[in-house]
Amino acid sequence: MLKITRKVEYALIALSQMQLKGDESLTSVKEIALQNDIPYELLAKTMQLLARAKIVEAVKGPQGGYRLKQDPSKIKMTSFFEIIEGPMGFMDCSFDSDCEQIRSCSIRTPIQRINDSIREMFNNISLNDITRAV
Amino acid sequence: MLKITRKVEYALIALSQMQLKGDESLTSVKEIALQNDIPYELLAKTMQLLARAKIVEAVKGPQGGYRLKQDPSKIKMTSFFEIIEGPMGFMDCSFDSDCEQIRSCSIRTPIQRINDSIREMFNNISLNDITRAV
DNA sequence: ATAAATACGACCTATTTGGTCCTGTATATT
DNA sequence: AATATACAGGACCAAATAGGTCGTATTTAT
Repeated sequence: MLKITRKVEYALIALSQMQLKGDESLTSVKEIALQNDIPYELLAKTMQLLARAKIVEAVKGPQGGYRLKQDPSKIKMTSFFEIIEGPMGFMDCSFDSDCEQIRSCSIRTPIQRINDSIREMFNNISLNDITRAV
Repeated sequence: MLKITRKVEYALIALSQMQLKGDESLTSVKEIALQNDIPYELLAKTMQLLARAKIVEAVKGPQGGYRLKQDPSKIKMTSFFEIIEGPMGFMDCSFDSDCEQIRSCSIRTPIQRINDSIREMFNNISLNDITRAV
């Protein structure tokens, strides 16, 4: 529990490298995958998610690659996680319609407290806070 | 990702009910399992973890059960999670000895930042903050 | 034309989580 | 003493999630 997934990890690696290279230059998946010894295909898919979400911009063809499209300091980590992993939430109470009444009553509040805390925290951390160079 | 597990959930349910019943009275696993429609065996194991960690105290035999042994407001959520789930951490960098040098260099810092943030947060939340009645 | 790059769905494998079963031990009650 | 009840805990299975691979299409610089 409370672990980030590989996809998130790989995305953070990619983005921090892209930030180092500057806004205009293009970085290919191959380049990042080789340099960091991470599976090409998986990183490729992850980058595609970021492209769909307009976090990065894709340029096809030889010499192509990705470049940053949004300012990482304006992207909340909650959004970032959700782009990659889908809707997050400590618990799926709301979708869990076969949940017994008595049970939801006694736990929704405590769970919701954890949920709220963690969401609030990641709402206040930007992608740049994580990927910026030290 | 970032979800609490069932075991943690069940433990929170159990503890909040025990808090409601007061410090001296005993609560059996059967009672909690039935009332909340959660699997008896799994809850039983989870309670055993809490008992080993001296969070609760077990009384065997008929009319037996568990009672709180420590003040929930003195138990950090980080400890609580670790009692139930084992050592937590957003990433197992340190154990991952076959990790490539170049890779660990470029990401250890960002990942560590997330790790630190979440740990710090749950260090500042007590079990009681979660399980106390509203 | 060709090669290099992204786009993306289908699919398989490994790991983690959730849950069950069985046996043992302690103890209150009769 | 016998019995029923409750915790203790290992072994094991099932379901869900995460991690990774493959194949094919599309775009575009050279």
